[in-house]
Amino acid sequence: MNCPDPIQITDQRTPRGPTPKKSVGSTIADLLQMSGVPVGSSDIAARVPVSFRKVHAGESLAHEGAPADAIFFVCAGTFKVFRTDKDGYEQVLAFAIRSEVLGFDALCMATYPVAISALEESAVYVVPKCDIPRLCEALPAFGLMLQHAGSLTLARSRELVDIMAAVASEVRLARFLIQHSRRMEDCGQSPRRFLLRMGRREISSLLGVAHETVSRSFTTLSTLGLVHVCAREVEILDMDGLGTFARSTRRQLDAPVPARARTPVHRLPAQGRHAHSLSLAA
Amino acid sequence: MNCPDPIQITDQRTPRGPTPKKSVGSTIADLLQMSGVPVGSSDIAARVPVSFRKVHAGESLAHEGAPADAIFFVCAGTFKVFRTDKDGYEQVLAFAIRSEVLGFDALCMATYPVAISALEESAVYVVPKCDIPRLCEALPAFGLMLQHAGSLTLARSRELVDIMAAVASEVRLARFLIQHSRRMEDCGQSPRRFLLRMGRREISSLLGVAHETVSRSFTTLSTLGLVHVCAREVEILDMDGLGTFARSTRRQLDAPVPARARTPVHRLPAQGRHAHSLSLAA
DNA sequence: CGCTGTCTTGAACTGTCTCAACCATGGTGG
DNA sequence: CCACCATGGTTGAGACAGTTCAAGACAGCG
Repeated sequence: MNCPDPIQITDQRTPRGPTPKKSVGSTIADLLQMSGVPVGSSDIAARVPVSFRKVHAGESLAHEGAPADAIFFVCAGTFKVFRTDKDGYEQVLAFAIRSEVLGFDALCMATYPVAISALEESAVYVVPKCDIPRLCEALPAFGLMLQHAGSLTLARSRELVDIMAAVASEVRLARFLIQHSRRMEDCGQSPRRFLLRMGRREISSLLGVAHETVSRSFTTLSTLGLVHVCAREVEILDMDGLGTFARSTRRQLDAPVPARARTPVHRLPAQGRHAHSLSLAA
Repeated sequence: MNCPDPIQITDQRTPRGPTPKKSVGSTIADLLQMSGVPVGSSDIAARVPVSFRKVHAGESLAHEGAPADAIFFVCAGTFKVFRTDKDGYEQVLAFAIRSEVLGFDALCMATYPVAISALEESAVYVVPKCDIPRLCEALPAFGLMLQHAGSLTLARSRELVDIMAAVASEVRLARFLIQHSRRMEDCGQSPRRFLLRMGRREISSLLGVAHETVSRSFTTLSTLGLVHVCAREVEILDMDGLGTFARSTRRQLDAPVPARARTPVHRLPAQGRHAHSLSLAA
């Protein structure tokens, strides 16, 4: 799995909406636009300021159990949402990229139930919790956008359950890659080639397997010719094949199986498609 | 595990708020009150009607992929939220009881991403999606309540990830029981004794293990004297012990372990507390 | 340079899945 | 009334996949 010739990830299209580079001048209108809500332009939204904050790689936005005074909207970069056990094990719950809301689950409690930290140089819009009622009243579009963002986060959280529901570790990884691919596409970046901002360990935590298993699963997917992996750079070679592979489910288990029609396959025989890609990397 | 003398589950305290028994006359005020939002009484909320719907055991509230035209608030009963794979495997994503919102994840899309069905005789408030913008504008408290409910659902979805993150199946079951206990308590029912409305198969799906494993895990927890189980009736005998057990994590894996201080324990020796309870049931 | 952290690979162990019985229950209908 | 079936739960036994432990490659960095 060593790659003498790293992939060049250059075809990143420009994300929709402007990405403010300055700490001042951001308004709710910017936030609404980023979130994809068709805000009736020339609104008062353009006159309500929102604080904008840069977050350095490794820096924390929220600590588990700390008083929750604000929610955030990712403007740029990547964040990791996680919980830490008493024994120090770090359970990753989600990765968040542009336009996602962070801290939505803290709206119903006084403290953050999760920790949030940046995986790279990032930036967020900050909305103090105490401002939310006023904002919702003054700008109905904001309230609806917040609902939409929270709804999306919930839907994605359930996709994570889909990942962890898979038995085979390679299937989990395949599902993760497909979801990640889709989200990259939603952000205007290439769905086929991207750079993972998180390490194997963090992926393994999200997937619910040991980090060594993630390594091996990457190797397997690569051997099957579905992806090309080089450290944290990923290229999906066969999107359809990866999708089919990701759809392998837990052996029907006890699903209402009509007759003796049980397939004795446990893990897909991988229907031997072009099984190179290792030849590329070795 | 056969129980000749079933537990009597009788100490169910009355849930807070009224439980309308009629299909007419429900208002947003009822809904707000159920959700625990301190609605400024004598509001217009008391004059805005909400439709109330009874759902029979086994009946579906929403089908996966069907047009999403409404969200629901559980008034009484228990619901199952799940997804069905192409191959018929049913992945349970959540169980919902009184005051929880259903369909929140459909706010950001046109169709329900999940199916919802009742596990027993139940009832819900129905809020058409198209009414939401108007309701939010006319009744800011409604919008805030919806945010709160969505936030809670997200937080609970993340608790499910905590469950599935546990390696040992008994730990998963213990975590499930503790969460269920807490939710029962929030509903004004006993946190120590309750009747599971779902079958072993549905629990196994939520936990991400085989249903036989759930059976064995129940037996284990029972043998440890932590719980008393009789079919679907559960009594938690040692809440602290169950909590400690549930906190057993995946072997620190690769957590920053300072020195050679690794504990060679994999699954808790269960610090042998009163290990009867099987004697009670046999 | 050694050090540290990330990633990979190998080999042994073990917990869960899988398959297969078995029991209890409840409904059905002869 | 009882045979019959379907459903849900429990238990046993073997096989396999993932964890665990161990070691090595590699890159970044003070």
